[in-house]
Amino acid sequence: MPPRITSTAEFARYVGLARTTVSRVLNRQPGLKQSTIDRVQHALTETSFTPNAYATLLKGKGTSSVGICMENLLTPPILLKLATLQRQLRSQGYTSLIEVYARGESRTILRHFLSMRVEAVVFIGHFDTGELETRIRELIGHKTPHLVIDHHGIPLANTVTLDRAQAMREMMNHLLELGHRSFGLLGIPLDHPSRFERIHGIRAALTAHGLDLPACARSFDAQCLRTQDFEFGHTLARQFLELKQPPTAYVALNDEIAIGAMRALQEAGLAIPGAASVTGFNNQDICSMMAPLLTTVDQQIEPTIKMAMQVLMSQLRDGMPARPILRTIKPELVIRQSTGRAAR
Amino acid sequence: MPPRITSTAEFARYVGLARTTVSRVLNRQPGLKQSTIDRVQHALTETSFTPNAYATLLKGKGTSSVGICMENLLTPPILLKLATLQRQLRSQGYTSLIEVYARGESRTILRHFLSMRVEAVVFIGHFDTGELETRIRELIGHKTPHLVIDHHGIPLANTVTLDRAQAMREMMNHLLELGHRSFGLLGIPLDHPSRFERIHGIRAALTAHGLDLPACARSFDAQCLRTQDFEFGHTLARQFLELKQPPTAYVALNDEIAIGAMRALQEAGLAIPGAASVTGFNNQDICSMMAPLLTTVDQQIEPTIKMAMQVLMSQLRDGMPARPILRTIKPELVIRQSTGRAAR
DNA sequence: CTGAAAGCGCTTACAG
DNA sequence: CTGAAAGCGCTTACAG
Repeated sequence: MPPRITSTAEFARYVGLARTTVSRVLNRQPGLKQSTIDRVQHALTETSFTPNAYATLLKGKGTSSVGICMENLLTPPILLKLATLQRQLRSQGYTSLIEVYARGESRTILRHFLSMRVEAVVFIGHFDTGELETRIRELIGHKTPHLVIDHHGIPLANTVTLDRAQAMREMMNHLLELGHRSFGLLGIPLDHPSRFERIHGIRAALTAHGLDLPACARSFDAQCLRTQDFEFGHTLARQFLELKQPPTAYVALNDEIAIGAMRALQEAGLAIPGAASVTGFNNQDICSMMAPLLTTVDQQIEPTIKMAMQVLMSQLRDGMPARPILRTIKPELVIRQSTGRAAR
Repeated sequence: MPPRITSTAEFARYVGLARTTVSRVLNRQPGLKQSTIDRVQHALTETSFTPNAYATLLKGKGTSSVGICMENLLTPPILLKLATLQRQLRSQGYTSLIEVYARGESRTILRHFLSMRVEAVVFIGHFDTGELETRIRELIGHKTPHLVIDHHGIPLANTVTLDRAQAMREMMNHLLELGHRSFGLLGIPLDHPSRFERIHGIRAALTAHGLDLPACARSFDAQCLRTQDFEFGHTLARQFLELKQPPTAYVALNDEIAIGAMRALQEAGLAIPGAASVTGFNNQDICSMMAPLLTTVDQQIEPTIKMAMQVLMSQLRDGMPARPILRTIKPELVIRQSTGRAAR
């Protein structure tokens, strides 16, 4: 077993070279004899010595690292974004620091990122708007580039997000064309700021058809606790079924809620889409395993992350933009079997 | 806007105190006037200055950080483990560095962790055994504590893992008691080392009933590519349906594969569990949204992570153990509706 | 409480 | 290629 070496000084002694020389080999500087390089490389694999990153980066110009703050609901699509982004950052020579957000902890997380002197901070998912906005202000004050993926509605934040209003508009148009006029919204409150975009799109479609949102759409969300999405969808749908005239179409915040609702409706003996239509959101793999196959909206994850990388890299290269960057991704409606002609 | 401060020297000048004094406040050392502390705290929030972690940790004794290497298949249970572990580590004052594994990259990842002078390394999930074993050897050589969660079968690795052999034994006993004698294994090859434990448990149950593994269980996995689990389960089940005498019970590697298989069977007009039984693994939320509800095995994530923390903390406190630590978590069979009496 | 000093492990001119 | 030196931003005795 070779000795355990913890500094370039020790390592240089071990190889029998000067500290300076070793450092030059490590940093691939030109003008070195091949034999010297080989000697160092050999000793490197022999001892598996790694230079202390804290010293290197303290001395160096930049840390080549990016902080990524994830929303705490770690769903498959959120994670796909994370994994894709981390891979692409790595390919550009950037390391990523990942932290999972918990309400009220964004300050701690941001301080950690800043103390690690990250060169940019990315937020992926949905957060408390007030908290996030404060963090963004701090980042701007620090002249540290940032990017928000998904969370929408912070004017001063650089944002890449799916056009959820457009998605809802298209979905509603689809349902309206099928003759639906009464809608149950699942997980989409009529007046909560975090769902403003969705409601905006829904309202736009209704208005274009000469319909009024409060008159034909209803939401029960305020009254029950969202812990687990499948269960949540199930509970909400049951509440709708207690109405004298339940809606003919159910529009869910995401696929999980839609699936829970489908189960509740089916348990109540309702055929889908014969007696009721149901729509999801995200186009997760599970959608094509349900009976009936779930109509949903595809999030376009690849284009989203591609755009995110562009926005990040441009900031890393040219510094912070003069005005906030806002990039919108076009959603894609995926019509399957869970939506059909309205029964009445 | 207060100035952007990047070092304690600047900051001390800004507050009008000595660098030493500031450092002492930052490190909560005793014997300081309350008024001094307040002055520093105030300036701290005003400027949102954070000391450079690279300098702090370079000087300090330890980095209080742990490297976590995740398997690349980011499923909900895997992520629940990650989020839980990160939260618990944070509560103990440890920061976590997270990297997502890709085949052949474990060396790069480990070197990154070591250069960051992490105090321990955790692997969560399943990896290439040879690669992982090499990494564990390196860690032992570096006297850096480690822990492997889930991946089983590396004798020298400290491991916390679900007893998958026991889980399969119980599942098979359940099916055998229901009269099943022919089994379709989905995603569990008969001879692949990574599935050794599962097969071991299956064989044990069969042997105890005087049955022979190759005679009554079959697997098609070698012949098709696993890209997406639902689809994979669907494809595998269809292959079984082409047999003259398809099995009466299907045992899947995980819930997704089981769900894909259920769909294929139902599409072929087979009632579950009337005509065929299906079992999953992991007890994900989706299991109780399927029709029929899926019989599966619960992974016991809470106890797993609790045990993992114990093993980690004991190493961090007392140094590396004399011999590898192996802790096994008892699985829990969750019998629902997808398993029933054998048709023939 | 202040100030000057040493040292953590690296990189980078600089003179030999 | 070597060696001595300065400096990155911190902490920590040490003397005032």
